[in-house]
Amino acid sequence: MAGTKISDAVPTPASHRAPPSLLYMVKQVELVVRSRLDELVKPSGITALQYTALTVLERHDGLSAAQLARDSFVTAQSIADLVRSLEGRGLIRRERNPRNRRELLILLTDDGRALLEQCAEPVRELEKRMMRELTAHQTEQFRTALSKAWQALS
Amino acid sequence: MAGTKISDAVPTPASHRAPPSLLYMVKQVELVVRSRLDELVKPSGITALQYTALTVLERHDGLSAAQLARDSFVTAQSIADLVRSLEGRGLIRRERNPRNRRELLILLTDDGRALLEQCAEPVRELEKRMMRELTAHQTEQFRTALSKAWQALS
DNA sequence: CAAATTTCAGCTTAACTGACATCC
DNA sequence: CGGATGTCAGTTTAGCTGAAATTT
Repeated sequence: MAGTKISDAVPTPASHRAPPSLLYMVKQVELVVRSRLDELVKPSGITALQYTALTVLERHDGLSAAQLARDSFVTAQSIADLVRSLEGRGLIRRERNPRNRRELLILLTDDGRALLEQCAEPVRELEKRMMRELTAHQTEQFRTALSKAWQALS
Repeated sequence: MAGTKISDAVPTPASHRAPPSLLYMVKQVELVVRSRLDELVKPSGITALQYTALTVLERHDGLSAAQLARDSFVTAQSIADLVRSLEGRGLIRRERNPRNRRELLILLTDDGRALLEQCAEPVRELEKRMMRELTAHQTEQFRTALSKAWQALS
């Protein structure tokens, strides 16, 4: 399944109903983020998923597909499709790890970096929009909370 | 695709790399939440997606499939499969809206309520575990931030 | 007739499992 | 040989579009 969720109206501010759980609210936010991100990167000819993979490589250039898969709760086969697609578009290239003849390291190409550059500003604006009702301090606390939540469940 | 994501190590506390974006972190947290929730509800014979749909009905009993779909960023056809599956398991039933002969209202059955009851405590514990590094106050701020983020992008 | 709801049929995507070759 | 990596082939799931029947 592709992460679709059954949504709510606005989280029932003054109702007698139980509020939606935090687990549910995380899902809702992720759903709308992916939707907006998809619209945003579509002009570049890629999906939100592919864009996300590129941003991971931006931070960790030279990963192997197996490493990428392990860190993603995904099988190597699933990653392989995505990697092949990005390679076909010339956004990444792969080359043998000079230390052995087994691993294929995944590297961003200049085109890949250019695409990231092109998307960077709109993505920053999307993030800014998401946090527009929060102060800078509250935004940092939100980041901390996400980080701790992720660690607690990983 | 079903919302799979390319993950990171712990958000690079003292590195020279740019930190992962908030958009990305939301995705990561949702991914691990779904994974844990799936393990948790699997003994009951349902998926995390089906469980989530049941909790929506718990708060909004008597929705039509079309309403459910609209609130979920999903087409009526997609919801139909899920609804049929839950009906086949006897967790929900459908009946005509007495006010017209067109809508089929979706209602929880006693079995459906029993299943929700059975899952409620483990789910609460999962949520508690997710927030274990945060104070009650910080948890409430996290909830507020999620709510505002959702509204800002919807 | 137009709009809303439901349903049927087929398609696509992105995950999966299993099998296999290669390399260290 | 055992463990890790990468790839090929087929399957499954969960979305989608299109089309049609029914009701308001």
